Amino acid sequence: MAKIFKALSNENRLELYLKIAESHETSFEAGGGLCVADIVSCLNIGAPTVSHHIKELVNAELVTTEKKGKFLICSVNKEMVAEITEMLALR
Amino acid sequence: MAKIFKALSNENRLELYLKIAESHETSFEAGGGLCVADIVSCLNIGAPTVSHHIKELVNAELVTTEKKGKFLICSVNKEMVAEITEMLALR
DNA sequence: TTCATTATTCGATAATTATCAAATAATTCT
DNA sequence: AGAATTATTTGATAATTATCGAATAATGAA
Repeated sequence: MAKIFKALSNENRLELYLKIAESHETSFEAGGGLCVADIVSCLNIGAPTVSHHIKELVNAELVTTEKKGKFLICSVNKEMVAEITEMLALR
Repeated sequence: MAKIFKALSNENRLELYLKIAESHETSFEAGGGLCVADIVSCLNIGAPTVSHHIKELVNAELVTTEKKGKFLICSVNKEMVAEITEMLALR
């Protein structure tokens, strides 16, 4: 369980998560989700690092990915978010 | 904001937080809250480390402390928990 | 097949941090 | 005041990890 918080404990990774979550809200008609290059261009870190961070978010089951041609599309796993909020409040 | 998740990203520190939260539920008549020695005795780490972890939780504003004689009483900051769940869900 | 684009793996490094043992501080009890 | 209990500070170490550049892989386009 701590793994999930660890995934959000790095500033860049948290921002990365929020970008993905945000893209879900806005571009819903497009299926939602961002590709790696989109994230690289709006954060201040290189592609290898972004790739690594995405893997951590996926490993924590906070994010799911899907390969669409050349692109890797990232989306949030809403069920996991629900679980976190429940455990935090000890419900 | 990442600081808060970082505070919960360590297994022992998360367990520590949960113990404190739990004590709020159970021993409410006693004012709720645990002292350092209580935590030391139920986790597998030494007092200096517990002391350090508590400071991190306080620094993240997840926990508040109050000196009662020799004892330091720890309690959860429920407002902060509410904030976290809101931001996670992007509300 | 060759080129261009997108993403990942690898190896290395600097920074962070979890933890401990020993020493110190703060408080209460006798 | 002196002993006992509770907690914190300090200094050190081992482990983790965020990040980068270079190389590699995978895919689509020409």
